[in-house]
Amino acid sequence: MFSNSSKYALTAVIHLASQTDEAHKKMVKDLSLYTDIPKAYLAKLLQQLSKHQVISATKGPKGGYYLTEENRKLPVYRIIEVIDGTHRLESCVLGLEDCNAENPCPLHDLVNPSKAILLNTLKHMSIEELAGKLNKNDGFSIPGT
Amino acid sequence: MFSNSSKYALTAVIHLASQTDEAHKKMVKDLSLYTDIPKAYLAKLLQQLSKHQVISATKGPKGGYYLTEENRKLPVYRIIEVIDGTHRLESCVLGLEDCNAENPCPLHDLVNPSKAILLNTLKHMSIEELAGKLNKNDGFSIPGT
DNA sequence: GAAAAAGTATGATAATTATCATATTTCGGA
DNA sequence: TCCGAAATATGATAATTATCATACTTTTTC
Repeated sequence: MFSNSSKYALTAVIHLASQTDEAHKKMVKDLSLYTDIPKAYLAKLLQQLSKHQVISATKGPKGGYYLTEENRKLPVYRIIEVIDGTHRLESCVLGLEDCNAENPCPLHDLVNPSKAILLNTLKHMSIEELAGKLNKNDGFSIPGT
Repeated sequence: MFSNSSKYALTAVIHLASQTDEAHKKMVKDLSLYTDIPKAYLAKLLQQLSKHQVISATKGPKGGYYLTEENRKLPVYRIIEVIDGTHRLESCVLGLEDCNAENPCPLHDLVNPSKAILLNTLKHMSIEELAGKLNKNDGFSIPGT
């Protein structure tokens, strides 16, 4: 479903969301220890996310990665977009370029309902909402169902 | 979602379903031409499917691949199972080994509803049903929705 | 019963993805 | 103002996946 890179990125951002803000930053090293993601690989992913303003970073001593309020407002989908690009999730399940509702591939109708729900969820739920859900662990429903 | 190999396998089996039976077989070469799947790669996939009795084959002149009635009764899921194994589709979206309803990963509740629907569909719809649906192109609904 | 047409088996190459390593830049504090 | 701690940039290696090639076996047909 997601690439390894996206899985790592999602995991890392979720941790950042629940444990950092402008005043409490996290170094790659600590995030790596905590999440079991290889340090150098994680660093690369965080750099990409930072470059695209999905997460924030400050260099130097006392520096590290963290999420601003703005970062938190971004949809979860944005993380995947930056790391994997849009094609992987959006494209036809059989990899056909010209598959759509009018000209569906054999599996289109079979797979699309689930896919649509998933995409809708990823695009509409913000990082903040996801993290909040985790902290409260309250009842929770998928938008669109 | 699916691996390239699974996509190819699905495409190929769908074609076999709509165009072959015990009396009308298809050679790898022709399937390859028709589906635009590299011949040698397709051959390897069909061999795997054949070895696991998902599709049928006869050697020699006038031979080729085809689907029996038994083959057609198999769930679509079986194709993916043979090619990709079960782990890829069933495992946690973040790749955690011990993720489940009691001990869910951060994305579990977010992704699981769509995933459950998809898996349910793949496991309950037979190859025959999928092919029949294509031929008739009639209204169609996903079981479980 | 030999020849050719098919699948079968096995392994080699290429491309992509995951992982690691190293040098560079920036910033805070002594 | 200079040292060290952090992110940043870039590129090298390893592992996996996709693709290709070749030799072997089976079976039909003449």
